[in-house]
Amino acid sequence: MSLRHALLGLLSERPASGYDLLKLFETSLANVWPATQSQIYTELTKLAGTGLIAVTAEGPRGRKEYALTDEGMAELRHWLTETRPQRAVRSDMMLRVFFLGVLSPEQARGYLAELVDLSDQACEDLRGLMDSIDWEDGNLSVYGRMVLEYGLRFNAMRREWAQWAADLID
Amino acid sequence: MSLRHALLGLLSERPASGYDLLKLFETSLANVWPATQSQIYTELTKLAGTGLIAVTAEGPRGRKEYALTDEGMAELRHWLTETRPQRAVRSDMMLRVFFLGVLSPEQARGYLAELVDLSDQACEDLRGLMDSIDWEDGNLSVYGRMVLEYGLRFNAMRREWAQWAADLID
DNA sequence: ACAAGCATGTAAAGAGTTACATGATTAA
DNA sequence: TTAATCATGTAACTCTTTACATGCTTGT
Repeated sequence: MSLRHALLGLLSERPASGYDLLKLFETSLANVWPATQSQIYTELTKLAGTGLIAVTAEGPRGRKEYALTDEGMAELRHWLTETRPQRAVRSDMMLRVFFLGVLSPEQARGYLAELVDLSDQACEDLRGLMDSIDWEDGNLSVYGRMVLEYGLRFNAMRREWAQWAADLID
Repeated sequence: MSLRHALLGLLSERPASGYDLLKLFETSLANVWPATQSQIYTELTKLAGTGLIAVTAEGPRGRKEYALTDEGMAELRHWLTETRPQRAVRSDMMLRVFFLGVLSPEQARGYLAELVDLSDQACEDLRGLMDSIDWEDGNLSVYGRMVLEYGLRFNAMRREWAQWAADLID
């Protein structure tokens, strides 16, 4: 259950409201663990119910600011150190490649060319993100940059692969 | 809904039973779109209900062999050509990197070192898979190889990245 | 005779998506 | 005043996981 831990992780940096967290998911976490508004608010309520986070302030428009509790921090550390990461990754994009044989070679090449463009676009978006973020703070700054670098390398790799694969069809 | 299309895709190669498809998911598709036994049997029943596949033979032990219908093939082609692939990918592994700041530098380095090993292991597994598969047939042979090559490149990339990131902590 | 593997199915719970629903505050 | 943004919550549905449940066939 990674969403729970993503929220705990973000709150380990600083207290935040559901809305703040939603914005963080839309930017930094979107490429790693997307979540919807509905999901975030529901999970925050559960998390507060089990005492892993707590409401520390209320603002205008019913804004509720949550902060990590000691139990929440313990759970975050437990997740990071005592549980193995899931290796399973689903990729709709790659699943499609498996079945390109039902299309004409031209169509298959077209799909792979699309993946080249898509990867270029993703790289560009990540570079834009890199410039737009203010990297003032400590932890998320260092490790957030690492994840961004991963995204760039990943997309570069996929681009090269898709190019290679498209050329292979000829 | 990619599971549906993964099943249609596999059946486009040749007729198969739920059990056959389960084995295919455990090997070739495991790294791209994992699915459980329960999910596969349930989806096959639904797919047969809507006429995208049909039972073409029955064997011992209640074995039911399914084959793609014309409507099924049309749906598969429609999915491949008329719908955009989902760019969203969830990675528990990378999510954790975001929050390594709550651990000590030694622990963080340890996690990244683990990712190096994990990527090496995955590469080795893929190479084993490559050797174990009999690449006799047409479509899945060509495109299956492509996906395998992607897996190798992906793990090599991740290995290099994790090594770089671990070194960065010092 | 027995184990391994073949073969299917369902129930319950958890996770994720889409849509609906509401209302306050701020800046132009 | 009005549009944009801030802000939260719930309902319904779909997808995924885990567990339960059953029984046949083949090879040793």
